[in-house]
Amino acid sequence: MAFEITKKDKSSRARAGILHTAHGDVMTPVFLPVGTKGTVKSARNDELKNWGVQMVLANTYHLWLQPGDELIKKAGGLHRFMSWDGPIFTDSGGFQIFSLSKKAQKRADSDERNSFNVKVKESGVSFQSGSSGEKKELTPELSVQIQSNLGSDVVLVLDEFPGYPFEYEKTKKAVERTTRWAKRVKEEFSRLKKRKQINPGQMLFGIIQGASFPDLRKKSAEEISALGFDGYAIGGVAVGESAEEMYKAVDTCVPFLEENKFRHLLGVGTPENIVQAVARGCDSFDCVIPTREARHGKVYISEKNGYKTMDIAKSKFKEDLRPLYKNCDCFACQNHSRAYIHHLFKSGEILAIRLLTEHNLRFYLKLMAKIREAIIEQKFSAMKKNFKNLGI
RNA sequence: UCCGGGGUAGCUCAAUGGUAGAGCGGCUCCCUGUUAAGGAGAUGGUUCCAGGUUCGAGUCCUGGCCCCGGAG
Repeated sequence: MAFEITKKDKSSRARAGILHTAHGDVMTPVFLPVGTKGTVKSARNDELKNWGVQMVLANTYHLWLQPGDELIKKAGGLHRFMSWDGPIFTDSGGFQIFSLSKKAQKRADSDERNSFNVKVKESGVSFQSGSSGEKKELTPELSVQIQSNLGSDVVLVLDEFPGYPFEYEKTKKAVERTTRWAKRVKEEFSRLKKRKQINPGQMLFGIIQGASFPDLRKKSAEEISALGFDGYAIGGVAVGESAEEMYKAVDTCVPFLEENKFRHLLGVGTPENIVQAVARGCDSFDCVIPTREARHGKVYISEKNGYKTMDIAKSKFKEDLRPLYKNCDCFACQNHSRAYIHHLFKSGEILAIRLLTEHNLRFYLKLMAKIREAIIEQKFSAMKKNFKNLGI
């Protein structure tokens, strides 16, 4: 069995487990740093390993366009290409096309060029590549083929995310299409399994859509789980809706997924989002927050009963010779002062980004370890109740 | 002393005689399946001083006061 649950929390749906992949075991709940283009920005793979990263997320869409999945296949797969021998989770690319088109749309107001011209059809998603202007279509089958070439350990089906604000009819159609696509993906995946593969141990995860509509979440969860996947990902969350709405979306689909299957919550989230989603039965998470915000100077600090953040760019840190956080084991906290990191950040020095990326990832990884430990020791209930964002 | 150049936002500088702006800094905020070492907003002025010309002066004129460069 690919996923093994080792301990269940008595007061919630939280569980601790182990995901067995072709590139090693992953202890859950787990956080996956986002390495869209085959790199967790600014971090080296040996560093990621040392910090305790178990699995990374890469993106089908980006790697398909550049440098191309054929090249990566030639290199022996993504693990070899990027020299990461741990598990890799690949997103299917559907969400990117949506989110890029949305950004392009925003930009189009002031600049007519750069429109992605995205069209979602039954066959797949067609769009114009931003830089080259070349017309492309990503189909459910192609997305799996690309992921097969990448050789990731977890393959995600191509789904349709209908956008925010949520509209019922639009969401319903997207849910239905996501199911139809999921069927096609399953067939293609089985077909590819019969061939020689970069990674014969690949697992395939279905995606649940349905926005904040309980009946659509239920429908999506039932339809997707009926198809039978190795695990499930919940998508279409944390896209603008309130946290409560997101928790409700998770609550309304998790009961319809098989209890013993792995559940990933796509794109989430803040530390408290993660604690709450674990309580609702999610096993893994991926989010750009710790890495992106590190590059923007936001530092996560662990506190009793939660956490707080600080903006290292603020001038109040100019002469602050204390470490970012005295109880942190990251390199920056062990070796440098806030004043020094503030100086590096304000000077535009690359090292600031590297240091803060490590710091924030250590914060997230330690949080996950704490969650797992709390579940195993049956102390998660208290953690879940008290954990909050204590501000700046 | 003389000859040039110059004094405008915290800093560096813009602004045909017609509503004084920008970049940076400072301040506040944002970032959730990364087009992001990114983005938004607010604040910030006795335009060196005193006169004058003009409907109107940062801008033109006169006189000061400072700064920079060159010459002696």
